[in-house]
Amino acid sequence: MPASKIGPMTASLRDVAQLAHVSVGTVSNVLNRPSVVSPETLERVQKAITELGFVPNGFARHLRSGFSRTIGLVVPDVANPFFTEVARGVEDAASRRDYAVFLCNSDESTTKEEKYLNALVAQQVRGVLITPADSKPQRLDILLDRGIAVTLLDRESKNRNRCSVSVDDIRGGEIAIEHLASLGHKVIAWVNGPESIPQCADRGLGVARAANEKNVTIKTIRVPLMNSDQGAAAVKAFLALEELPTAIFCANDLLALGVMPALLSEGIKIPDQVSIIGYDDIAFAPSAAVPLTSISQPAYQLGVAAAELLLAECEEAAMHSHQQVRFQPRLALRQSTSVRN
Amino acid sequence: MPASKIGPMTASLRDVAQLAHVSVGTVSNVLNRPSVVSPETLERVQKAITELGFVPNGFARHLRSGFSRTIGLVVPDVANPFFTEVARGVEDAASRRDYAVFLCNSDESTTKEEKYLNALVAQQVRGVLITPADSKPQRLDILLDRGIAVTLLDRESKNRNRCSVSVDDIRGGEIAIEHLASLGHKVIAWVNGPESIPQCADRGLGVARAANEKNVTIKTIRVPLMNSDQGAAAVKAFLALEELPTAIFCANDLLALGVMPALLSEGIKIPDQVSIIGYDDIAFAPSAAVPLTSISQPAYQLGVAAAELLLAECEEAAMHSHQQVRFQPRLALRQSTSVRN
DNA sequence: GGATTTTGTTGAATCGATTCATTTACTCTA
DNA sequence: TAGAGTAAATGAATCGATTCAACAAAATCC
Repeated sequence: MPASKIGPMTASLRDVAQLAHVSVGTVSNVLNRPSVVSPETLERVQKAITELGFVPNGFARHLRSGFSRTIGLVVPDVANPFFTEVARGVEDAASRRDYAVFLCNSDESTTKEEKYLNALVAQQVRGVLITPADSKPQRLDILLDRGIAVTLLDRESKNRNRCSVSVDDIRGGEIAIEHLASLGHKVIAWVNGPESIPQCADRGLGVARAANEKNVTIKTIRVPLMNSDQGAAAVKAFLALEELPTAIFCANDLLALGVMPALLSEGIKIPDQVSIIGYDDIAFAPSAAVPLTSISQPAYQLGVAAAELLLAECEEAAMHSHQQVRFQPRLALRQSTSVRN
Repeated sequence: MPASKIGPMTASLRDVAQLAHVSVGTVSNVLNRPSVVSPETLERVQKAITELGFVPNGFARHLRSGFSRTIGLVVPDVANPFFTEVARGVEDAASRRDYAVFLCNSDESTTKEEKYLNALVAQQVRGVLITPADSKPQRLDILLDRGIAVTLLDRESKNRNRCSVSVDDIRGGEIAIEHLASLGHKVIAWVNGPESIPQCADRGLGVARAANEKNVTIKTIRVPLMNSDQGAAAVKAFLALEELPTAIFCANDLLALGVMPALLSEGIKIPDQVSIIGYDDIAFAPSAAVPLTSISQPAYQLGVAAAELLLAECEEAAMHSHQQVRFQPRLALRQSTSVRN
């Protein structure tokens, strides 16, 4: 039987060197420091490279230097359009710098999060962007010990020992309640996720603060997850309240988009009987049953800023100093909120 | 100055071996074939591993075997909830098999797609799941040449030389038109993306077929991209039609969710004056201004099935035979369609 | 009790690209 | 023309884990 090569034929740097009649070192120079190679050699090697369809093996390539050109992005929920928008920003910024992104979905579970962090370490990522599932950032220290940069996403670094990009969630909570108060609402239902999620905690803080200031009563409805099913479930709790609030503030738009149809199907008119305001201002907010008033966050920019901070830290580790970038939320006014009747 | 170690202290397999007083081979065995190691040694090595916080270097690990435990997932639009749902399926299936996923967003651009494919090759991914941006699969052959498995996602492999997981888009187009025809609609606007996108072409084929059968007139409105902005734009073209259709079929839900508010703001009632039907049945379809009738696809299962096929091919390359899995779409009936007035 | 098998461990070779000290070939200069 | 200097190319060592032939020690057999 003729020795025709079976299976994948992946050309290595050695093959290129052989074909171009040069040493492996020269081929490596062609790839990384073309200026030190003579024009004729350069051309010859490049011809061999295209001829063999050679693509350098990323593994071997960075095995020596110890780091890859990849970063990890860990978000609590890829199904949430807010995070896909963030992810787009991260990806665009990363690919501009020629980095690839591992997108991981922690599903708000610390267990899954931990699993992914381990996988990212094994993949030798250069850095990690993460919206941690809980408020204890110790777990992230093992990344730092390994020389993997970490930037917090949509979360402020309390002790400033890393970069962070966040939106002022306390202020966001305030804005929502101030808006409802200005419309005359006195009793407001506040549908919030677990206190262990910092965004929830902070928004709750803003809510409490503004409520105090504007003298409105808050009735908190706690849900375990921040999706639209939970929103629908929250409506049951809402209807069971003694003094029925005239407005509902949901900790994110997914919740609000679950609350809305559930209310409507109970025959409750929005905003005539109950005003609703969400948080995140996702792309679907305007096309909801009743266009949803929401607290808008610059998701895409958040992603871009975070990726740029992280990559800056990766590439200029020595002269890098951590910084906290904080964006401001703003009100996106639509038809789901109106003056109290 | 004392020689305290500066910078990341990453323990290698060699360090573990030293600490546990065994050879590197034994440590490797502990990791990969624990059954051949004696219990005492096993324990000693494992203690050393935890003590040093050792995580094997993924690069070096698979440098020899030539392949990583990673796969690539290339989708045309991560912002589309249909694809995030698919991605969730892929990720769950992959992580069950202990694979990591690179999620790439081609933005329906062949240029970006190409760029990502190259990056994936350099990352030495084991396989690629892709919904190609165009209908020419030659570009994918370079992956196969490199021994990287490829499974088509949401697309049928015409010449059956690879696995594919798809939904019957022709049938989906038919179902939509049949539904509208059964409600008495005679003239239907069909908002479709570029013919170069196979899903669009196939759905169009189904539309034409059913239209012919049910004797309805189709007015095609072509849009360059499949997002909600384009949906809003399509409404202009719709209103400019001579004989105003009584129903609109959109090639995906994003388009429909753009069409809907644009129609409403023109004072057109849905579904009284115009019925609307979308495609994909994304999570936001039920909570749209008027709950959207749509063609439902099993997105999550699509992702799971695709990932499992791909990984099966990766791990049992020899005895693998390509297969085409095809799911059936079905009608998700809601309030945006009604009998023609 | 010697031969054979089993079990556990070893360490050198290997994967593919990078790095860098060294060699080779030229060009200038005094 | 010897010596210094420069430019280009070389190839062995390296990164960290895997693999596997070889070996040692213990267990089993006749």
